[in-house]
Amino acid sequence: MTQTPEDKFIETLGLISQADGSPRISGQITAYLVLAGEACSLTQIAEDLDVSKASVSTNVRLLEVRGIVVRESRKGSRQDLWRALPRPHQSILSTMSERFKRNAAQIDEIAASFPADKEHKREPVSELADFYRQSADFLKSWADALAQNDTISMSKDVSDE
Amino acid sequence: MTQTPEDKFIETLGLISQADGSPRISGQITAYLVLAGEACSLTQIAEDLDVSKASVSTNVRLLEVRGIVVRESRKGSRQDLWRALPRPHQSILSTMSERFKRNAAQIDEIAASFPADKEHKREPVSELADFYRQSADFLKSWADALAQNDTISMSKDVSDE
DNA sequence: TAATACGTTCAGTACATACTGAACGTTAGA
DNA sequence: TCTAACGTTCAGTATGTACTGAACGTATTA
Repeated sequence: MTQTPEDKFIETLGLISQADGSPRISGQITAYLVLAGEACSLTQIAEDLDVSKASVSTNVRLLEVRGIVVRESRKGSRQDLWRALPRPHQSILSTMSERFKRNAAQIDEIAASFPADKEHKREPVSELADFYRQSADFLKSWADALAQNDTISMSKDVSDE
Repeated sequence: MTQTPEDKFIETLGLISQADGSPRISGQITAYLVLAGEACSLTQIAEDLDVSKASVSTNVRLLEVRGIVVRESRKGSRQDLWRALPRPHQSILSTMSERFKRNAAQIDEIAASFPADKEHKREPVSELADFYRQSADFLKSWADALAQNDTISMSKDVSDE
């Protein structure tokens, strides 16, 4: 057998992650945990993905900061267990939104530093800042809308049990 | 003098571009042309930014593909002139949207390849594809909304003349 | 107190790619 | 035809960083 759908999924998310400017392994870990559907140990992840524990350690904490995975501890075990959050990819949007917000703030500061006699140069700079700020808000609202859907579907799931 | 507001703007857009995973120079060129407010030659850009003509050539064509700048030719001159489009940064959104769409298509294909007895693994994969597709549409609609604003303000500008 | 299992840290490498300099093809003018 | 100015291409480099392996600290068992 050449490659299972699972392998393909892991590989693809790795490449997407790389294209986004994040480490390839972080995408692979996300895919792995999404498929696992349960919390996995660092050692297990490292072995199955065939990468070093050091990389998994670094990247799994990166994913934690980004709100894509959570660390769990199980009673009686000293191991850290890692679980993918229900819809891990909303954080992509939040991350983008925050980056846009930072861009807006930076560019605003620059716009403000233009002397009064260079209004025609300041204006396009301010416009760019506005673009980033508005787009950041827009992304945020979309991320929130998705989070809302999660809450609904999750509470539905609970009531189904 | 240490650094003019113009320099700072160019430098900052370079760093933002780099953080987005694009060449730093492409951001610098964008900033330069936005500030210039008119079409500039490749040689002029290279000299002012103090980078090689080779880099400018490569990156300015990249920006052209992305819809951030346009090439102009002036009668009687063999030079290519380059001009920043009115609101060059909508293309950021379109680019993102297209990337998301590609991601969705790829992941859908993988989801379809899961055998019937692994429905529980296929589902989160499909969900991710849906996320990318919906977000792509969302970004597209926002980009279009901005383009709409441009058309309005541009026609207003025209009527003001 | 050893010995083992765990996660983290850190120095070193391996690799991808942005950027340069030089050579090239093309066009316009002398 | 020669020369000069332009943009592009391409091989080589320089640089940033993802990833590894080994050493470390800590906590649990014996």
